Amino acid sequence: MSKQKELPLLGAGSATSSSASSATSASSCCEPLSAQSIATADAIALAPAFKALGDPIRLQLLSQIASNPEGECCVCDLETGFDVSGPTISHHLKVLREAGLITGERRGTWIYYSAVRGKLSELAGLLVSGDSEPAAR
Amino acid sequence: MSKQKELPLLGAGSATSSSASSATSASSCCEPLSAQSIATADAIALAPAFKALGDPIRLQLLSQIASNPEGECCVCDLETGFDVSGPTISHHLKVLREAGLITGERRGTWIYYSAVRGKLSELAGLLVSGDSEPAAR
DNA sequence: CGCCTGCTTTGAAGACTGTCAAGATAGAAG
DNA sequence: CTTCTATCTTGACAGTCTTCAAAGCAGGCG
Repeated sequence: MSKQKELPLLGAGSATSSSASSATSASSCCEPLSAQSIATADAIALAPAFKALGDPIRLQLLSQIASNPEGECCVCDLETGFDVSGPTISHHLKVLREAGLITGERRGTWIYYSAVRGKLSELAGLLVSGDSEPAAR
Repeated sequence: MSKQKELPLLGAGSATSSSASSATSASSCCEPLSAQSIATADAIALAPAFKALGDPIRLQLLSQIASNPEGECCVCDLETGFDVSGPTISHHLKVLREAGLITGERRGTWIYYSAVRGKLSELAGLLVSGDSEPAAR
């Protein structure tokens, strides 16, 4: 699953060096980009992970799971400290799970969740991959 | 605006050392967390930025803006290459702008957008701040 | 076996988001 | 001043998301 593929998406000008400009009869304004720096398929694949992070409750859930010194946390502990009901927490955990950000493991009565560090690193790398060019005025 | 505040949110166990556990009469399962590792207010403040990234079109827009060697890009160039109409692009740019991820500057007829690297770095740092503990099995 | 606790699934109501058509605004050109 | 291009705003509709109540499944305990 964890493909660990390198994503030269946001920043590094790894312009795919296609036949530049070609038939762009546009008058002017700025240089026509050689191509989209991030493929549509990649964007569709990555957006759900960011969307999963786009909810305050999920952000806190993930934070709480990832910051647990034991590296994992059971649901009964997560439910305390939020103003929403149990099923809502369960729903948010499911969203995080389907986004590949956490994994759950049943151990007896309780289910323990742990963060997928690789996925988080992948997303983080996507955001700063373009930071290697501080010349941005 | 770029507050550049340090966010010990996801990983480092900078538990706010509140009066631990106190009245948690819970039987057991896992250690009661000392406190939420990320404050509710911070989660509410940061979630919109991630939510803004949670759309494939916005992800591509930001990618295209950030990967432009000139560091900026005008709208007329962004509209080519997407299957949505002009107003929709404008709407997504507005969302990115209100999330603090890009800034727009009018220069004559055209408006040039550029990415806010500091904001992207802040979000990225939030995701990997807990990675400093590779002991996660 | 029967009961109890922990967690998830289902179903429904309300709020929010993405999209486009139509109209409006800002600046340049003649 | 008039006109044209480039971009944004408004209004409306369809689809999705968040949330909770109620019911269901899984595993431990007496």
